[in-house]
Amino acid sequence: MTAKITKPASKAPRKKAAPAPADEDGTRSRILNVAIQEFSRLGLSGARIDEIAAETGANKGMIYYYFGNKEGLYVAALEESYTRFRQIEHGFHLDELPPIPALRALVGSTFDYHAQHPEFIRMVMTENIHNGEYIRKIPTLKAINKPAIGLLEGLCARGVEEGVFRPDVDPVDLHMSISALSFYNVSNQHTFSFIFGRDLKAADVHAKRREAVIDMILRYVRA
Amino acid sequence: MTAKITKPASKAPRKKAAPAPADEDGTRSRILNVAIQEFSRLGLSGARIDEIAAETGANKGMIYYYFGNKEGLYVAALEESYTRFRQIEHGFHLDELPPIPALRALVGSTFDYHAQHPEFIRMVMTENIHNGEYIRKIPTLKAINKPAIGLLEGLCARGVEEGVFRPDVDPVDLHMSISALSFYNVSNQHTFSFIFGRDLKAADVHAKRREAVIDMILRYVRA
Amino acid sequence: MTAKITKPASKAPRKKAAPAPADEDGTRSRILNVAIQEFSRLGLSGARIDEIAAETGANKGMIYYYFGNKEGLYVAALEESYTRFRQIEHGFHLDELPPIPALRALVGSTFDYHAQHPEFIRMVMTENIHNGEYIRKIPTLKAINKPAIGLLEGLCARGVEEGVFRPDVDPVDLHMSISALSFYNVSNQHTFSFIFGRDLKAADVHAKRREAVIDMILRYVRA
Amino acid sequence: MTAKITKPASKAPRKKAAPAPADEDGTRSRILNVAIQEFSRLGLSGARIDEIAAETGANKGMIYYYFGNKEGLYVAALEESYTRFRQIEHGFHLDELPPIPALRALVGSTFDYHAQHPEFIRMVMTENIHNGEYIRKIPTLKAINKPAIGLLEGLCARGVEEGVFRPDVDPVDLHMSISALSFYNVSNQHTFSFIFGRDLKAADVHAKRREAVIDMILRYVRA
DNA sequence: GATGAATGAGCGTTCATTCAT
DNA sequence: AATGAATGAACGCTCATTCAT
Repeated sequence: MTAKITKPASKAPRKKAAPAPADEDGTRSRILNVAIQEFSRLGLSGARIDEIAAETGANKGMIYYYFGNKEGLYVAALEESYTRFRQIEHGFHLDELPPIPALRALVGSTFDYHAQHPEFIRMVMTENIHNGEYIRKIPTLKAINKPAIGLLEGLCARGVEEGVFRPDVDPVDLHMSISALSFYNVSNQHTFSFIFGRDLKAADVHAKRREAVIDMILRYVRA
Repeated sequence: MTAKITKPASKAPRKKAAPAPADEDGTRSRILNVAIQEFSRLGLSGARIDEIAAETGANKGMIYYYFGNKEGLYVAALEESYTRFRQIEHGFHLDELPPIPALRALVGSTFDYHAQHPEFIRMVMTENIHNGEYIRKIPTLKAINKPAIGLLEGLCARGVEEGVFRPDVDPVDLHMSISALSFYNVSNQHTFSFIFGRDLKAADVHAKRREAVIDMILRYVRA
Repeated sequence: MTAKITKPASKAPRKKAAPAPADEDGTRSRILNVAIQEFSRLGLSGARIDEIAAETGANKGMIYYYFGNKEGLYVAALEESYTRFRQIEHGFHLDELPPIPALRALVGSTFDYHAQHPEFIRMVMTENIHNGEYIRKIPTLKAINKPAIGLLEGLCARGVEEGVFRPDVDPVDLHMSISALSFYNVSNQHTFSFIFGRDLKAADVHAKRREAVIDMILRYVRA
Repeated sequence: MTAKITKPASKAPRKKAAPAPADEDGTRSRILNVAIQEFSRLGLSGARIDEIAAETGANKGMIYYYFGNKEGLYVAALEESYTRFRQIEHGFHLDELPPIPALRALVGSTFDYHAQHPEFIRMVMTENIHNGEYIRKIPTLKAINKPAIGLLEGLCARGVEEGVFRPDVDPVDLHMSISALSFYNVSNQHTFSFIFGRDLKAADVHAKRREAVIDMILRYVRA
């Protein structure tokens, strides 16, 4: 995975990640969906090109045709995972709510997305195991994630203005705390559940944890 | 042909799993130390038996002699990582401090251990990628981790008694929050640092984050 | 770690197990022929995948591509050996001869085939060393061998009818005797030749033995 | 197994195969007994030194101490198997019987010994798979087996003299036929039983086959 | 005699990748 | 676009053998 991969060059189509729904059930799309499942399930070195091809119902050659090599496919899967993740924010209309309910909604939604998309969490875990080596190759990634901070900045400013938030809360730091509490619940669920005998997926445990996380964030920012 | 799939069982020495410091530079110990580095660096499927043997300065066969197979070595490395981790608590003397400083110390120490032992964080990440499949094979693990909760329970009770803590904080939930905030800082540092352009390892960033985490936990439990 | 022990299943081509002579010099065919030589020469555990691939002039991976694993290749080689063996009977036209010359011809031909195909004898020896474990996985094998008994049944019936054979000879038992006497001559030639100082491959010894076997069978069935 | 084994030299004890019952439960004896089981069960390349040592309850080193190497142990096991086999003849008192009952007894006993000692048959099969390469290293082997022919020679002579046997039967040839019919029944039982659906170990099948073999030999020699 | 640890060569198998069609 | 066949490097693991004690 390191020295083995001579730059692919990917002489092929790479239609800019072709996000158009037109290709929705095209071979490329199907490969990408299966790849997300497999990479998130087994990691970069654990996933198998053969397996991905087989589950896609396509030939192995197609993967190389569209993505150059295993690394190229992984990078595409990683980018797609982040793209889908950040699209939740498009659904927010925080401006229509007062700061506290708005923050409550944002934390809750973030927590829920994590819970509902373990494959995203696992992609991020895998990428961190690889020291973020591949995410650096995705130039769009920073842009994709920036709005998240913007949203929080606006919200914090409004909260401070209205006197309900502390003035000394760093939005990036706040974002990190929300992420950490939402992420850990999924990322570490297997070890935590086993060690402490508390099934994090159980409905009541999950609901209580969700409230605790929201509560913790709110107590942290409150004036 | 058939006998090949017999469970490893590691008929060899396994001198009580915890090789006393006397054995510190024995072959088994050296293998285990290298294994922790390699598994944490590359994951279960990414690590190479050959590489571990070479770095140990031992013969490949020794790994099988002492640990049965790659999985056996991984499990041993995982167990050892947890054992070392939980030994920090032996250094705590929380009873000698009032609840708030005690909690502050505990959170700070936890945060620091995580920051100073990325190989432990990475072992846990890897294990969660594998759905906690291997941790379940370590019967001692629950016992190793139980004291952490006991400590927090005592502390919470004392804090409530003294009127400085809220009475409705669940110690396991609190433990989880402390862990999450400490863990994420290391586990997700590569993606986070890249995406938000904030180097989590930089001294000032790290110090500020440490304070923020302590602050968040304290605000959460305060009466 | 887990997926490793999935049954081979040989998801590959297996073009009806019996590669038509058209495929005679295809890679699969060449592998199979070399495999018969190697397994018969060295047994299942003694034969080497590397060696078979090298002698085939093919890549080792091709063996796994076509046959799944070493065992799959061995089973295919065993089946092919039996198939070739039983085809000798297609050349018999026993009905055109009176019972005694017909039986004489059949015994002689059987004896000769064994003598001329030591690789078949050795495959069968190897399989018996393995307690017939693999032959049971070849569903066609019984069908392949059944005609041999049919032939003898017909011959015996005719011989009894014509009054030249005893009526109480069991065809399966007779088949077994013919096989035993033909088989042993090849299977045990090395130990027998050494111990009793009689080279079973020497032309005169061989011819005399051939006659003795035919004679013994004829004396056994004669009325 | 071929080039790998540089002449052992076996600087150790090798007390002339130490057949003395005094050593009966000594380490060497136990190793040898286990070796016969393992080599006959799995062949030369299939048997494992580790396994033999483990089942013996001894250390692997002991095998090398007493037998030099794997090949030396195999040769010793082979020799011991033949020695035990030929001792049945010591129990015969054929002179006390008329030729026909005597031959009947001899064939029956031979058939029975084979049936009761499959480990011997399997050792001989294994040795023939190896082209008798190792038996040649046992100088005593010819002497061990010679009496078998002497016995038959005497019996044939007596039978001819008394006018009950044909005069043109070659004793070695006769010995071979008796061996072949007795050997095949055990050596090929797995393939034969499977292919023809007749369990050769079933009591009635076995008894009938025993009679058929005796009958066949008698019809062959009868005047 | 006996043991546990160690070695090195090699074995069966996997897998990312390529290529002719 | 798509396929089946082919390749080569490497990987996890085994095993006969040796050696210090």
